[in-house]
Amino acid sequence: MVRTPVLNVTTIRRLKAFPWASDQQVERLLGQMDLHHIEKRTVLFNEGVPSDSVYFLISGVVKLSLRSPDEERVLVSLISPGELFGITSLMPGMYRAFRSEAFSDCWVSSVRPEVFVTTLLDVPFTDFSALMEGTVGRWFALLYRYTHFQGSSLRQKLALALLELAQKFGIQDARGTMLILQLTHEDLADLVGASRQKVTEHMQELARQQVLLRDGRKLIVHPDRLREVAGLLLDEK
Amino acid sequence: MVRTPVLNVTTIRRLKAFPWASDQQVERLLGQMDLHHIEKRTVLFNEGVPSDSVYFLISGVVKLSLRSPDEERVLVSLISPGELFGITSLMPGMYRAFRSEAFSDCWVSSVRPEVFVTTLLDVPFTDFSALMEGTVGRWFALLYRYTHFQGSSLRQKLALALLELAQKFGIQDARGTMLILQLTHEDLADLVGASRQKVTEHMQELARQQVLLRDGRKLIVHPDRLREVAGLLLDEK
DNA sequence: GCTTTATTGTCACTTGGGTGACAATAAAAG
DNA sequence: CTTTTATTGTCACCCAAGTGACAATAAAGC
Repeated sequence: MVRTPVLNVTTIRRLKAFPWASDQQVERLLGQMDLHHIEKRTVLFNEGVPSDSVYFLISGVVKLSLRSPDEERVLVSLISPGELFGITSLMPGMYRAFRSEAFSDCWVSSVRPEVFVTTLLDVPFTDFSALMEGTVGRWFALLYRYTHFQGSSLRQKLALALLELAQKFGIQDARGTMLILQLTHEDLADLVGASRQKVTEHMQELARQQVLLRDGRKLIVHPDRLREVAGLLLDEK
Repeated sequence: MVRTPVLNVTTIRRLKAFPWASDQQVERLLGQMDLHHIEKRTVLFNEGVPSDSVYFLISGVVKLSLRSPDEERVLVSLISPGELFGITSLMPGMYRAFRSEAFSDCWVSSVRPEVFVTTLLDVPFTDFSALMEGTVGRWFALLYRYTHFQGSSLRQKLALALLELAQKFGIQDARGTMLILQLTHEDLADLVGASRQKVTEHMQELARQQVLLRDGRKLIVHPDRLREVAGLLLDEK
């Protein structure tokens, strides 16, 4: 039999969670949080689903993972008791980037992000959320790229990196998306962590396959085809 | 000769920055922001220095980078006009994780993080800052690990991953830091993106070199030696 | 225009790490 | 105390990518 843990201010303090919050704030937050027991291997949420709750781990270990292009699982992180997770829900309109599942039997609590923010910060959720997107949203995009680099070939890493560049520096062109940037193969190599020579080889291969083309020193890419090369599903990103 | 750009609400709107903020807020923020012209290759800040300003890129391209264990430079990201960067300053007591330098000639503006937050959100900076640390701080730690994976050998990646685990799941033990976690070599392999077999080989090597030892199925690690193996300077993290 | 310097292209050679296969242990389950 | 199943250890072989070396172009300076 499993004993339900007590979720009170003392528990929160012992877990060293929200050290900055006052007892009253924690008390109010707890009143709005629910409590679930989840057994080892149970999936809490999957990547791709709308992000609508913040989770708090009380005991056990939660695993965040991702599936790589070749259907392998990338273990992104292990969450320890006292940690918040599922915080993409703090940004507007986000989807889960990782799958979360119980790595051991866990006690988990969840809250709606609006409740979480307004209780702890006394600011409208939409304002907070917009600011988060404008600031740490970039970190998240970076984390997305780096986690997807795991288990990818150089070809796929290049495609992922070029996709990110196209989003940031791309302007529409009759022939595709032109990057308004003077990038050398060496820059690209530093970006994907490869040697300059191999980048040259792969870029040529990609050009031959019409995924991209060069106009002087400017690149014109085809995002749809890049996404295909990167091994992303069409609904991602 | 360089013409100084006009920094007004119209400019901000054209750059699609802070779309959620009101004209008055943007106006107030602009009153507190300064403006610098920086020439290509100039370093704005280096990794390791205290993080005390938020930067806003008006024109040009800024490069964020990192030095890998073998003295190579990892290109982490290229910043486009309209983006904020240097946002570790939004969390308390942080140091710069990346070096930022002008990839082309740039116009950059900077603000103190307190001014930035209180102008746009009307909340005490310390509260906001603490909440950021408690939520997205984890993302940042992940990004730190993944960017440092670039250009590292499997051995170094393992050391980095074990260091992170020791911080989260470690308890002090007479023989070192014990991880209160049942991790198989396969889990570690998924975490660092390697094969199970090679992880076994490297773990044995690390054990032989007294960097870690096994007590049944629990690991006891030596953080200082791990840091050495990972190729981190002693002052980092 | 010419000269210098940066970038790209190509290739032979080496290497770290992936893969498959299987033995040796150690935990769990009965 | 067995049997079953999970985990660890070891090896031979293969391949993608790193490395060094140099030629072919293309930009940038003058």
